[in-house]
Amino acid sequence: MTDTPDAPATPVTPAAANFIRDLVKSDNEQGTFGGRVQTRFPPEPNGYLHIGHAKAICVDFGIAKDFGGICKLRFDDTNPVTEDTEYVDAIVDDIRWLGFEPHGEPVYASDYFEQLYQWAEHLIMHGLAYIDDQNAETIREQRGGYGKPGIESPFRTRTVEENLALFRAMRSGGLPDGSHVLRAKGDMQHENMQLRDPVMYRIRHEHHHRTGDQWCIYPTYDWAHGQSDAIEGVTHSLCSLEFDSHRPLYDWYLEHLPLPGDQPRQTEFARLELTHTVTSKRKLRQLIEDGVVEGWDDPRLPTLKALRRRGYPASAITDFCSFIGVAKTNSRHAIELLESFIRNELNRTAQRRMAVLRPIKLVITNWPAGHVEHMTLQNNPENEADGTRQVAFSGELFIEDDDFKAEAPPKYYRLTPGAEVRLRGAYFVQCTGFNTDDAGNVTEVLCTYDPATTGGQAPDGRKVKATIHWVSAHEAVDAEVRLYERLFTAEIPGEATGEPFDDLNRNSKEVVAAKVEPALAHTAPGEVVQFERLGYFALDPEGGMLFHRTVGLKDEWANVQKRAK
RNA sequence: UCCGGGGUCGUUCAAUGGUAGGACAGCGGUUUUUGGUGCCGCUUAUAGGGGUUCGAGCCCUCUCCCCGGAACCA
Repeated sequence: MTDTPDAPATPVTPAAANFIRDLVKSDNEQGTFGGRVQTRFPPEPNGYLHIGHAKAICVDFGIAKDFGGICKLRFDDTNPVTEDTEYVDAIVDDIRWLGFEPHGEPVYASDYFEQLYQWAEHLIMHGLAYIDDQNAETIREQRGGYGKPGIESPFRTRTVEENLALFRAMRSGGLPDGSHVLRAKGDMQHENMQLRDPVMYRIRHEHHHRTGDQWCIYPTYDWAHGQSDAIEGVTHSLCSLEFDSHRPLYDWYLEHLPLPGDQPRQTEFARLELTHTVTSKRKLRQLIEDGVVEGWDDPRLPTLKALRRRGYPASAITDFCSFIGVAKTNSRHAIELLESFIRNELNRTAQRRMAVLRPIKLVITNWPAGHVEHMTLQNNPENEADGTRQVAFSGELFIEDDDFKAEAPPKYYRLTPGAEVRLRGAYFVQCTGFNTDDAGNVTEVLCTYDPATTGGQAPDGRKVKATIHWVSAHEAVDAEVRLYERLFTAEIPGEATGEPFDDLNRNSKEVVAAKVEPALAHTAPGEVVQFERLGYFALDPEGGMLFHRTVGLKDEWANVQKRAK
């Protein structure tokens, strides 16, 4: 084998070592779970998934896959007031889009409400849980604080019989919201606040999106999570760092229950955060409610729906996630790094097209009147197999407003009176002048073309410093193009004032009426193409000649201008 | 204040007692019918002190700094 033109452009990188993989590996070597690996992805169905979830998904599904295990999708639906089936469907859809297939049907914490209830009675009967009649405020005050002792509830010493009767009364519905809770009997002096008699059940006369009105008591996260893991046979329960102080409680519950199998173990890792954006559900919702963005799929948002609409390839997102790895250090990755993965993927795959975003007329004065030629352009120089296409060319074109200057700044390579440039794939043209309106704005750029340079090649070997894109005025198609900038100007929104919205970029979206080459009318909904010299653009899933800028190309000219200042 | 988790180039991830390396960003060059892509090169880091060791980013110890934790949220 000498030449390998078909070698994969992205080498298959072996799964990077990380502390979780090491842990699972050592568990397997020691036979901890009999060599079994089972994880789960446990979102609460109360909002849409975002880029942060993408990392969790890659970790949860990825670890299972790497070790030949399974990963289920489990909805953590223990709080009926915030949850809705609308989100369930959206979450399933987003996970599939990312390229992961949950093992079996999705499962729900609410599937286990009965078992959870029985286990709660088990704890009560072993004197490990009690009903507290105090209100939330009193319980909070009695919990104490960091370095401050807690106070035991006066109801802590109730008899098993009394607790059981009360708990059953809670379930049967006769007691009002907030009147009683079931608490685990922990240690009110524990230095870890989670162990100071945590609440297991609260009364909520609310309709649940799956169990309806069957229940009026609902388990808390801590009481539901580890138990759900155990019921499903999860071995490695991976979650984010903020739950590390819950781990002793996770273990405590499990140790005091007659589990059907091995006791699962929780391991925490750092969640993904990105610069120039926010991921908190509250903030995202506020952006929508305040009308800053137009919905959960507004391409400026970090939700998976938005990223998809914007044209981010799922594979680029998962590549990014596996590249950044898994660690316990809190960190915030530069959005530029994600964008480099997007560009890298799209550079290989996106078809090249010509589109003029801010059109200005270019007239070729020596072009035969009415003559139209069809030039052959390459669809993707990175991939010969993508072939070529024909693009109509004539004496009246649109070029980018930016590509002409009546007076050229230093290092400006494009059109300016006297200068010669190449029209991509067509001819060399030389600027002979321009027309203006009464206000002095340039209305038309005038050029002559060199008939010998057909296809953009000069037989005499002369060079031009620039090649610019164009569309033929008569054949051009109209399109709406939406250009996006960062939603927040600051790397860490709110770092200066504590309020992220103080750093909002009010000009994060610009809508432009573009002239594009006819081939673009055949773009598939959702397809991403490269507008040559401009960037990558995704046709809206609804079609309609609406393009979203996925990400721009690197722009050395912009850097030159920036440095000149 | 108490408990827990962290601290490696500007950013981020790696180095698992043995040459501190990659990516992004930046800078310079080169190729180019995209000021894109590719290629070559450059700059820059183990928070601080003490200790163990032939040898420490890694182990011990003290100090400093950052993050998380006191919902009937998850």
